[in-house]
Amino acid sequence: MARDAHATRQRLLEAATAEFAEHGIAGARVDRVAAAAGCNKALIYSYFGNKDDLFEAAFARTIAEFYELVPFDAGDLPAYAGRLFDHYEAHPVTLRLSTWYRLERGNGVLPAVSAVNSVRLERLRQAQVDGAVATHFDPVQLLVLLQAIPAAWATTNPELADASTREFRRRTVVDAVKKLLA
Amino acid sequence: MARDAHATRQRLLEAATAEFAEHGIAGARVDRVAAAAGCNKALIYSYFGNKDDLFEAAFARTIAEFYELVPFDAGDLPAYAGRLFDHYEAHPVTLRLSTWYRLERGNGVLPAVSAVNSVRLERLRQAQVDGAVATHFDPVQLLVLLQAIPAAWATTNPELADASTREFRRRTVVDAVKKLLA
DNA sequence: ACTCTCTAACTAACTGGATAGTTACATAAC
DNA sequence: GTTATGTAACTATCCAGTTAGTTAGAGAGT
Repeated sequence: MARDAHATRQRLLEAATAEFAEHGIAGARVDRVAAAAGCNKALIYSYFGNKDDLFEAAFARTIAEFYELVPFDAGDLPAYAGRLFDHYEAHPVTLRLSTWYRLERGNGVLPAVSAVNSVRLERLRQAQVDGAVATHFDPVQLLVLLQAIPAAWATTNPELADASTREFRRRTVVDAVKKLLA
Repeated sequence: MARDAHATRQRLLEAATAEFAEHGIAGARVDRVAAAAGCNKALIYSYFGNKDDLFEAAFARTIAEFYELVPFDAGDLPAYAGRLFDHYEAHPVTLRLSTWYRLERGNGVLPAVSAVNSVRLERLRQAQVDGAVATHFDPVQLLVLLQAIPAAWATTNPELADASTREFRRRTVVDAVKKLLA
């Protein structure tokens, strides 16, 4: 078989992302990760160090990708919420991984996330100063609600989501954010 | 030592609730549950069958308690949301256990939760018919949002919650629901 | 009140399998 | 020929679950 360390590492990272998203850290199996990547598990230890660091790498990559795919827009928060919803429906791995992280890693502050939050808070503040965003809610309040509302359907008992169309679910999110800003 | 099967079972259930809330199913250790309950782990298998059924029992008890402590009120949804928020802050175990459940048990529908949701949806429908609740949002949409918003602070990056007062966080939840119903 | 029997309640030690991580080697490719 | 890349087999430990007991205590009999 052709040898390509970089390609192998990518396949391992992708397999790990799926495995951790599905099973969490404690429930994931490094043998399964290696099997899904089509290589030996000794490579996991060679490239990543240990299971924990493999998880960190998978998580960091998912978060980085997420921020890239769903850029914030303080100028149109309902549209941003809609895109966030779209991303969560298309990529359940993102929300699942961050949920596992919060449960298994404890409530430690994530530097990468904090940095992004700081920037967003400043943008929201500026948008309110510019009159582009209603000032009923503080920027912190808005940011917290903007994160929770697009994830609402993914965190409810499934029969509520299953009984509705994608468009209905999306409209719920977008309209809720519009209402908050009315 | 005095022997009391019922008391032992309760202590095991309480210890299990804490252990599963903290570590989830895969990460929990039956040895730790027994140690916390002050008895031998063979009793776990005697009373509950296996680790999975122990989790089910701990979860069912937490959910039943939760519904009892935070009754739904279609007549005053902002107040209900505030109480839900209060419960989540006072009892992190509730949200943590249900989050572990959703991640580790997959998106199976929970009969106990579905039953409660059905009743609540009917109450919301009736409240809208009576004109007591605004009809901008469908009952399903309202229920989903009413579940997500009170949990918003518990699911965000911690520095946002840590930098705010409890009253500020509570007001965010109550005001957000008021806004949705405006 | 005491003794004895029986059993529900409980325990210490064990088992078999699973698992993260390692090692000693093989081999592709430069 | 050398080395980066990769593997099969191994190891030590962990863990859910079980087993073969022990014992607390209830109840009957005296």
